[in-house]
Amino acid sequence: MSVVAKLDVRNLGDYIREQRSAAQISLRQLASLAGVSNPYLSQIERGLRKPSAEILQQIAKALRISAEALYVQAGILEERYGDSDVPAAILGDAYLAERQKQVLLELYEAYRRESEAKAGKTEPVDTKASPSSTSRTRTARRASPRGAEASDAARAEGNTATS
Amino acid sequence: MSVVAKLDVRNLGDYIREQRSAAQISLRQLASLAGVSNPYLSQIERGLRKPSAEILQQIAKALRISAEALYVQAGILEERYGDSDVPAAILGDAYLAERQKQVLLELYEAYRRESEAKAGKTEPVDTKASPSSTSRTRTARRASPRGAEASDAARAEGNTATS
DNA sequence: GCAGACCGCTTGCAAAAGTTAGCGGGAGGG
DNA sequence: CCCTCCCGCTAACTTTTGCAAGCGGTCTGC
Repeated sequence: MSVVAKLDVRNLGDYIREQRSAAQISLRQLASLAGVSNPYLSQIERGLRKPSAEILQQIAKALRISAEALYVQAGILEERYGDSDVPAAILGDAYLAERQKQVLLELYEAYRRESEAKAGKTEPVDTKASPSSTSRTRTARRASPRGAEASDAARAEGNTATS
Repeated sequence: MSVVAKLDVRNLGDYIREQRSAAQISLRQLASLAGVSNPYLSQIERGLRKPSAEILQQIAKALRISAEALYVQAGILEERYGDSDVPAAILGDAYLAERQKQVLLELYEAYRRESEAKAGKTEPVDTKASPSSTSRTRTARRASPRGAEASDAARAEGNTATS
């Protein structure tokens, strides 16, 4: 079992403390804001404790930062690779049922393997690994095709329904 | 206790179990794959335990699904990413042949129509999951310090308006 | 029938997470 | 000076996580 996912508590704590002082609030304030006890937050910041997912979320909320940022700091989530990552897009699609996602993913991976084989490359495609696998050789690691940032406006309708 | 960020353990467990059976592996297999004990995984699936962030991550890896999907299920992360644009991702994938892209796109569209149809009535599929509706507020893609508040600020009202 | 191997689940226990109570210390005000 | 308030931290506790061990049940082969 790859022990890749060790929680990087130190970084996490530093990050939180950094964010907290950037926000100019005291440890106790943040603690009560986040709904945790101040000693505990203190310990988290110093890396003596690994906060649970819930706590992490509450802290993120209190700090007004994305929980994702915290998870990334904690080494729990990988950084977001924005490029056209098909698996990520599929997984992130709110309109697909889980089973459908599974099928699409499998088909996609099968295709990928197929292409790989044709190309004669020996490079193992390691379909299972974290999403990062898809971006290995690719040149453009950029954000997805259409600007991702403006999505605020697009929020409601998102993907058009069908039609 | 502050009833702030209740972990939606039920959903999470169901989701994991769903994914597991979709992957056709036994509880014990997934457990050892994820590096947790089988009893514990069993309890997680039945919603009797709230797995920590680390465990969640390991399970996600073992299931080959994005950790985010799990966090969203757990109610820890908000739905991210408005731009889960599957077609764009497919089209932008350099490793797929045109023919393959067509198949994937068609399948995707078919699924979307299917989901659409079901959306109105009681969903026969187990996917109680997807918060399908709004909430497309994408969170900050990167660890940008502050300025990413919009997404969940709704809940985190209160605090001192320092800024 | 009965080993053996799997399945999922229940039961106690160690080790963490997370809490309340309290310490020493700096700033400000009387 | 002394009193109060807030700061961050330590200490001792309670609660929960997460695990090893063991249970009953099903299926397959002997």
